[in-house]
Amino acid sequence: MTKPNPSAVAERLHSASIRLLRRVRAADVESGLSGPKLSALSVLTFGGASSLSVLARAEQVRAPTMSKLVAGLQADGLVAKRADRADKRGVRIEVTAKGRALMEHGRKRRLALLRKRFGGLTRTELETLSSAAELMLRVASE
Amino acid sequence: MTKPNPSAVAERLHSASIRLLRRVRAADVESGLSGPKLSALSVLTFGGASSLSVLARAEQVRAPTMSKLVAGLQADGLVAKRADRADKRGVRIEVTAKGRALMEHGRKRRLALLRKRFGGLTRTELETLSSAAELMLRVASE
DNA sequence: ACGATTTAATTAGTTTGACTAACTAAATAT
DNA sequence: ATATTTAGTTAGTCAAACTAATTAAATCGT
Repeated sequence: MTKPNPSAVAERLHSASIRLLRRVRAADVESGLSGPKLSALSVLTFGGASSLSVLARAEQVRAPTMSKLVAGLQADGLVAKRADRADKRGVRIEVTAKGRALMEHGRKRRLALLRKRFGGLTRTELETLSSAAELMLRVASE
Repeated sequence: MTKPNPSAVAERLHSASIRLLRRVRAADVESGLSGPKLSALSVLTFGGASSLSVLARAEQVRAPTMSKLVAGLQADGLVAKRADRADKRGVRIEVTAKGRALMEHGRKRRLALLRKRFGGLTRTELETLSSAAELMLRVASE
């Protein structure tokens, strides 16, 4: 194998990431939720209850944007807002049982789809992808 | 290394892809173009002139969406539309010199940023990422 | 050869999600 | 006590996605 050029690898990986995500997105469409809403719900489900501002930061959007997203999720009965007892300005956003059920159901659907796409890979290939994922996370978080 | 679970790898890679793309997106903001416009311009620059419908399909959006994006690019003088001589319904969308210059300039900027992020990786790590990119493209295109 | 269907692109109108600016209310700092 | 900062919402704008409908040209089937 010739010595890889960092820029070339980066560009190729960039392109590959875009295409892979596009594919997987199709599975999430069935949930009936948009990407941003699903992502916020996911953070709340797996990261636990949170204030609006913390959630906005986690999702890299501004507070008003998250406020609207949460309002939509609340209207669907997927999250609930409670007053923060310690800070009366704050709200505590938590996933409802319905929201949790939707996430779990969606996760199963997505996994089934991913298993189909990734299931045909060899053990070595999976190991390569696994290592790559860790590297990507490291590079992205620097 | 333990035998990787396809679903777990897929999920991890999914998450890593999202974060990596988020990082890189920052570099493109400087171009003054939005993601979708930049992406369309990129396809035209590197893939050559194209009809609107082909371009729409390549970018996985509907024709009206692409029509608007191209109109925006045209207003900025980055692409030009010519009549298709063979099919009078069709248009041929091609990049202008100005569009090409913008892409080249943007590419240099992005590469400089990516070099900083990927430059610190070892040869082995780069090879892992390179192989992963190919696998991801294969999985995504199935 | 002609009417019907399909295809290419645009226009109109809606929805969603992003933003900033401006506001209220509460907490904190001077 | 007043000023400033922080948390969240509301109002208003914008870009980008969609569907439905329109126009024009190409192609298909009698």
